[in-house]
Parts: sequence; structure tokens; C-alpha cells
Amino acid sequence: MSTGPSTVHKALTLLDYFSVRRPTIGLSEFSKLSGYNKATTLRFLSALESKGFVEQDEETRMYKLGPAFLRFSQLREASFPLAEAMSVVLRDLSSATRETALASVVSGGSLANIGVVESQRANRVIIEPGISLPFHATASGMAYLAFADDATVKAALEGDLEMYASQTVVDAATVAQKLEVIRTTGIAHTDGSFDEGVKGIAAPYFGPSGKVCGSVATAFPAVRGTPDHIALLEGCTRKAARKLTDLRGGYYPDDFPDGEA
Amino acid sequence: MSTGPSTVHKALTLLDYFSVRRPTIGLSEFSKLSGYNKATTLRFLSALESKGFVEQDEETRMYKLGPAFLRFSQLREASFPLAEAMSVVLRDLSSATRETALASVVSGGSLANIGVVESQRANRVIIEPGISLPFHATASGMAYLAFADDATVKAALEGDLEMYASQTVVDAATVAQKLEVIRTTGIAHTDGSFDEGVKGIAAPYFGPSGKVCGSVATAFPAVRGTPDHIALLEGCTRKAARKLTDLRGGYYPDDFPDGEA
DNA sequence: GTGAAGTCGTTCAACTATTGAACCGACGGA
DNA sequence: TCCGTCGGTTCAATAGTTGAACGACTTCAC
Repeated sequence: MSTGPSTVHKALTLLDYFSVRRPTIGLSEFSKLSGYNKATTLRFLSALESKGFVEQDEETRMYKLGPAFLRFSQLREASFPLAEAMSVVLRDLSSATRETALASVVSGGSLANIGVVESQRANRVIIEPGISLPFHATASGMAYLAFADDATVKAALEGDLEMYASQTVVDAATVAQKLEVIRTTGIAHTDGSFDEGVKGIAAPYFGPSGKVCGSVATAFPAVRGTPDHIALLEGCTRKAARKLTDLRGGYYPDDFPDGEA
Repeated sequence: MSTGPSTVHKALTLLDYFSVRRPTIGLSEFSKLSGYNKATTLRFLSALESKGFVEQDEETRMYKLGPAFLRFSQLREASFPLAEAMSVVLRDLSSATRETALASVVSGGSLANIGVVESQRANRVIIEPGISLPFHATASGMAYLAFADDATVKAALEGDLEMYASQTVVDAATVAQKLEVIRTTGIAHTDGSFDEGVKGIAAPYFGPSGKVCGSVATAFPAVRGTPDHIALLEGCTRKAARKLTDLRGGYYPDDFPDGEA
């Protein structure tokens, strides 16, 4: 605690306040959301703008995510193709299951949704692009956490766990128990823990060092949760996770339960 | 000069050292490239890593662009669709001309290439994704500059202009003259000013406030520069720019020369 | 018209995070 | 074994950062 948090970290935190529902944010709003002084916030935003990470609407003076993300995501994709192939996997998963499919990756200590393909059914689950997924309340989060290292698990479960829906498990010990189960099955289930009446099924995928990178999941209205349908979803989700692992050049850890166990 | 450059700005500058040819960078290399102290560089990288803007390979300890770009580019695309539609425009432009097509956007004071579709011909021009395009040496840069405000032009032309190829114009006054011509025609031509033996044709596109956002261009081997082909390229490039302007909900400034003039 | 309340942006002295040289242990090639 | 390089750490001096207060502007209600 001797040294304070890095200025850079604080500045980048501003970007996290953008969401689909809040695509543009003004200076004062940023200042309120972040708790930083207005002068500080402005300097951060100016720095971000000077590098193209945010851009300011000339008329409304509101800020939005800038063109730098176009540039760097393109560059990243050229160097380490992932997004393109990932979206194919998600499309396959969604069309095979007729449910909404999503993939997430751990990014800076939290799990970020990096791709969604929505179900084409009338009664479908909609997931916000780019949203940060809470570990304890989502199938994606639980699948990730079950195979993450102890420090990550500890960090994720300390402090008060937020209640997102009526079935959210907010007791750390209970969550830990569930993680134990997921470790033996290799797949995570949730039921109404993030969105009311929505079930989730998720499987982790791994990177080159055998470390868990993120997870792939299907989300569907609980009313469609028949045993047959769930069995199909489990199988397809497992396969999708395996594809993502292969894509990343990763391999499964030795203790990972075989998919067909 | 009383106040120094922002720490945040300096940290974000590190990301600019990534390129297709240098997709991963180590700590010492970053330190050398940027001129920052190793301790400083490490703190920057740690901050960037903590927010997912870079990630470190566990084995090699090298840094690369992180998953945050997947997340934010997806979020940006959900809020302000551009990339998807843009790539359609580029594909059309490339297939209509059988040449390499690219789009760029001004991002933090420099012009960044944000999309390329390569020609399918054997003799084709290859443009690096995500590369920063120098204003004075590329058709894209000149097309942008010709319709940018005076301050931008001044900033772009002050200091020594780098020589990229044998035909690069490095005299600011000459560049200014060329800009004057582009202002009357609405289209920019270059010939061997960035890559030897490569011609470029570019047109600017505009945003909602009538401000120039970036440009769209075709690049082709000079040997194919017959009058007929060039006329085709000019027409298609102009049309593509108009499509991009429409996409962004922009409009052309009053003094913009009509495409069919 | 006028005041209240909101916005974005500026200023400056007190403060504190940042900086950079020197250091460490580990690795790899000669 | 030496030497050079790597990633990472330490700490005192430095220099960028911070936050309250202020200005200028727009919007709204009365």
C-alpha cells in the first residue's frame, strides 16, 4: 500500500464505463462515475483522445470509444488471428443448438464477453457485447474460475458478491463447492443466477501453457431446459471449447475431466 | 512547455511500437524503442496488462496486444457500426478495380490504416494492417490533409518530412501546392512516394459535422497505370468515399468539388 | 428577463506518484 | 568462466498529478 495505483491504470478504467446502454459519456458523468476530480478526468480523457482511444463529438462534447480500437484490433487479428475463427465457432454452436452462444476471455482480472451470436428463436437470450461477466453469477465465469489458479479464485470470491437475480449464489463457500463439482465434470451450469429465467452452460478453453483463457457458453430460456436439449447443449459447448483451445494452440491440463466421461 | 506530457499519453505510446513485423516486444526492447527507463516502461506495461491492453507470454515474457481490443472493438462496433460496413465497401472497391483497397481514419493526430482488402492479382500491392500512414507520402494522407483544418495541415508539415521512396516530396511548400490541387479535384494521386513503383489514388470521407474523418484509397503497381485504368480507379474510389461518408452519417463540405466535375 | 442548475473547461499551489540510476538473479553464448 | 543480455526491483529526488475554486456557457422554470 506504500505506492498508489498507477495513473495509467486509473485512466484506462474510464473506458470500462462505456457499455451498449451508455455508448457516450460526458465529462461530468465520467467524473461522477469514476470518482475522479473533473480536472483529472479531463486530463485522462485528453490523453486518451490524443491517442485515439476515445473521440469527442464536436457538437455534444460527449466522449465515445475511439478509432484506435479499429486499428489495434485489426493489428492484433493480423498477428494472432482469433476473432475471425472464434466467430465461426460461435456461429456453429448457435446454429447447432438454436440458442445464443457467447465466448469470453479473461482481460485484466475480469471476464469480458468478446463475441455473441444470438439465437434465431423468438424467445431468445440477449447478451450485451463487451459486457464484463461476473464470475460467481454466470456459467462462463464459473467454468473459468473452476480451472483458474488459487489466487484468481480467492480474488474473485473475496468481498461481497453481488446479487444479480433471485438465484444468484452470494455465499463464497457455496460457490467454492460448485467449483469443485465443475472441476470433475468440466462443464458449468447456472439457472437464473444472472438473468431471471435464463439458464447457462459453459466450458473453459485453454491456452498454450495449459492455462485457462476464458470460456464458451450457451444461454437459453429455462423453459427449454429439457434433459435432451441440455444434453445436446452440453455436448456442443464442450466441442466448441475444444475448438477454441485448438485455435489458440492450447492444450487441456492433465486433470481435466474427459468430455465423454 | 511548463507542463510535461501526460503519463497516460506516454504509456499508450508504447502500443504504437507493435506492428505486423513486430508483433511481440520484450521489456528491454520497449525501453530502447521508447527511450523510457526500464522501471518506467515496466510500470506502464504492468498497468496496460492489468487492464488487458497487453498480455505477457508466460514463457517468453514478451508482450503482445491484449484481449481488451477484442472487447472494446466489439463494443464500439455494437454502438457505432462502421468496421463491418466499411469492409463491404472495401471489398466492392477491390473487386471492381482488381486492385488493393484500403481505408484509413485519423486517430490521435496520425492517419491509421483500419482496413485493407488486397488485390487478387499476382502483382499486387500489400499494405500492412494497422500501419500509420504518413500524411505527405501517401495518397490517403494527402487526400485527408487537403480537407483538414489549417492547424492539422500546419502540424503535419512542420519538421523534417521523411523520405520513404525516391519520389517522396519532402518540401513543405511543394506539398502545400499539391494539396491546393487536390482541393479542386477532390482526389489525390501519388506515384512512388511511399513505396517504389506503387501508385495511389485516394478520396476523403466526411463525418456528421462536415469534418474530414479519413480517406479511402486504391494502391496499384505503376505499370498498370494506363489512363483508362486510372479513370476507373478514380471513379470507384470516389464512389467508395461517398459510401463511407453516408455510412458515418456525414456530409460533404460546401466547397467540395463535385465528383463528376 | 432572471435566477438556478446543469454543462465543459481552466487555474495553481500542495501533494504524491513518477522517474532513473544502480542493483539483482537468471539465462545463454563464447 | 566470463561477458552480455534479459526481466525485474529498489529508493531518494524529481516532476507530474491532484482538487477546490472559478469562468463561461447553455438550458430550464418562473
